[in-house]
Amino acid sequence: MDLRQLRYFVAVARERNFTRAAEILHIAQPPLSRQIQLLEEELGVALILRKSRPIKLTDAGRLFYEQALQVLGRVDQLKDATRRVGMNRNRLLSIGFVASTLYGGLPVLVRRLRQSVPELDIQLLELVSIQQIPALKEGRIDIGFGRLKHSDPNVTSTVLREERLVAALPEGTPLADTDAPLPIEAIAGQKLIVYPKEPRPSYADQVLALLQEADIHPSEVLEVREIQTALGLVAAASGICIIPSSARQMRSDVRYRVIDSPRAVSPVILNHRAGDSSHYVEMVKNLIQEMYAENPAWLEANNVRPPR
Amino acid sequence: MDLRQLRYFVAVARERNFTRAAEILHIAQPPLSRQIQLLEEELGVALILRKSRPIKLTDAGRLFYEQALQVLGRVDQLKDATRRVGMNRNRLLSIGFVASTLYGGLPVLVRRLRQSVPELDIQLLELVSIQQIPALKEGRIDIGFGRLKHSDPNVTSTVLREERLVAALPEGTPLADTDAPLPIEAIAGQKLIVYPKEPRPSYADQVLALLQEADIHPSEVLEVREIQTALGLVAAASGICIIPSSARQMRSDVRYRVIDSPRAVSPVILNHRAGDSSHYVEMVKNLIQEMYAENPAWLEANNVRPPR
DNA sequence: CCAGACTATACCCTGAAGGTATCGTGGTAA
DNA sequence: TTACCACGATACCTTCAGGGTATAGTCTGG
Repeated sequence: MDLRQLRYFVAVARERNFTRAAEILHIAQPPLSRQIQLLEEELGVALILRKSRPIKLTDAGRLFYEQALQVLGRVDQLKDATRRVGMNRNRLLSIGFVASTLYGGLPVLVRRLRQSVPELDIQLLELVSIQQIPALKEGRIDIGFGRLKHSDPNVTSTVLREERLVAALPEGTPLADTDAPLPIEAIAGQKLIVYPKEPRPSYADQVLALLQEADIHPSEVLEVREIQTALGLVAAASGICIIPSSARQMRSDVRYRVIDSPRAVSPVILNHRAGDSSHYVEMVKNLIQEMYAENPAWLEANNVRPPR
Repeated sequence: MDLRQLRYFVAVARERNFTRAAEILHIAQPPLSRQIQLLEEELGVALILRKSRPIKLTDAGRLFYEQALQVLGRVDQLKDATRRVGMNRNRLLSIGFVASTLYGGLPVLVRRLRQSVPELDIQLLELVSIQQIPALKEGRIDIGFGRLKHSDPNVTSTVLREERLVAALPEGTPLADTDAPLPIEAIAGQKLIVYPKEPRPSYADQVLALLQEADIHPSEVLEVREIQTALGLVAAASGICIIPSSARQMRSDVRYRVIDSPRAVSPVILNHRAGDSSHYVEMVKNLIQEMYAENPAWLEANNVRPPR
C-alpha cells in the first residue's frame, strides 16, 4: 500500500465520481480506476459500490475513507514538524512519560517550558517506565517521567515525589460507602484489576508487590492493557483497581479511597542520560522545583486532594 | 513522500547502519541511500548525521523517526480494520459526536452497543454539530450526537436531554468563593473564553446568544479552538468559560458553578438520516432510553452532579 | 429503449526504483 | 602517523509499475 493510493481513494470518495477525481488528481481516468482496483485487491475487500450512480462507498470504504484522511493529515503534520525543526535549527527536547503523569504536573511543565523557551520544540512520547531506559540510551528521548526504579548506570534518576495510591471502587458497593482511607487489608478477597498488561515489569507489578508484601491476596487478578479500561471495568462493577492519586480525575463515576498504608505510594521519577550536558535537563529540573514550591500540596505524602 | 521512504528511514534509524538496514529491507544499499537522500531533499532537512560512525539522527531525524513509526502503525491499523469490516461482512455503524458527549453518556452507550451487537463495527468521528448534517447526508456517519438545532428536512433530530450549563472559574478569584449557583448577571464585565473558534455556528454562538438574550456583556471575548485550551486558560486565570455540566470532569484545578438561569442549558441532540431504516438507529435510541431509565439524574434539568 | 455519462479493459510508453561495480572516507589499531 | 577496513556515496545500467490513449461495456433518466 502506498500514500498515492490513499490520496487517490480519498479523491474518488470525495467526488463520488472517478472521472472528476482523475481530473482533480491531474491523471487520466483509467489509471485511477486501476489503482483503486489494486488497492481493493490488496485489502481483499470491496471499497466502492460501482453498480450505482453516483457511486457509493461500502461500509469498509467508509471506514477506509475516514482513516485514510487521518493518515494523510498525519503525514502532512509530520512533514511540517520535521521541516520546522530542521530549518529553524530549533533544538528538540523529546520527553517520554507514563500516562499517569498526564494527570499530574506534566501538562503544566510542558506549557511553562514552551513559554520560557519558545524556540524549543518539544516532542512527547508515551512510554511505560521500562521502555524509557533504552529510549534514553538510544537518544529517542532526552527526559523520561516514569514510575519504576531501575539500576542502569547510564541513566540518572531523581525521585520527584512519592504519590499516594488510591483504590478505585464501583459505586454502590459496600467498600464505596465512605470516603475514609481504605485499610489495605480490605483488598483481600476482592477482584483486582491491574494495568498495563505489558511490557513487564510495569506499574502492575508494583501494585502486586505491594499486596504481596502485606500478604494480601485478591480473589482474582485481571490484567488489562491500560488504565482507561481498568477504570471502565471498575465502573462496570467488575472489580477494584489501584491507581496513583493524580489519576483520579479520569473518571467521576467510580469512588476513590486513599489506601491506608505508608507503603502504598508510587514514586514519580525523572530519568535522563547520565552524561547529558544539555542545559534543558537542568531547566526542566528547575521548573519542577518551581512548580513544587508554588504548590506544596504536590509534595505532601498525604496528597488526598488530587494534584492538578 | 511515500510510505516506502518512511519504512526505509525507520529501518535505517533503527539499525543506525545503511548496509544492515538494506539487508533487512531486502534491497541493495545504494538504492536505500538514494531514497533517504531524496527524502531529505524533499523535506529540505538533514535527518541523518553521516559523518560519524555509527551514524546519528539529527533532531529533525529523531522527530521524523517517532512520527514515522506512528504513521506506519496507523496504516497497519487501517488495513486491519478495513479487512475486518470488509471480510466479516460486519456492518459498520459510524457515529459522529461533539467532544463534550465524550464526558457524558457516549462511552457507556458505545460499550453497551458493542456488548449487545458484538459483530457490529463502530467508528467514532469527532465532528462539531454543524459538520454532522452534511456528514449524515453523505453517508460518512449514520448517527450524530450534537448540541445545535438545525432545520434540514433530510435529517431527523431528537432532543435527548437539556444539560445544565456551568461556569468554569479560576480558583482563588472572588467568583470562585462558593459552589452556589452563579447568577448569570455575574458574568457581565468578566473576560469570557468561548470555544470552538470554528467552524461556525458552533457551541460558542449558543453561549454568546444566551448572554446576548440576557443583555449581559463580558468585558472581552476570547475564542479558542477547543475546550481543553479554554479550561487551561481558565486555570491560568485568563478568564472564565461556560461549559456543559458533563464536561466538568475535564479539569479539577478550576472551580465550577452552575449558572442560575433556566435558559442556561444546552441540549444533547440525536441526529440521523430522515429515511434511515437501519434498525441500529432504533437500537441506539432504545439503549439511550435504558440508560436514562437507570440513571434518572441525567434527565433532571438541575443535574448539579455531573452525569457520568 | 435509446442517449449520454461514466467506468473498465487493452495495450503502449516512460521514468523511477532497484541492481552492480566502484570510489571516497571516517574510525581504529598498530 | 599510517594503513586498513567497514561503510556510505556515486555512476551507470535494467526493469517494471504507473500513467497515457483508444475503446468497449454498463448504468440511469427521459
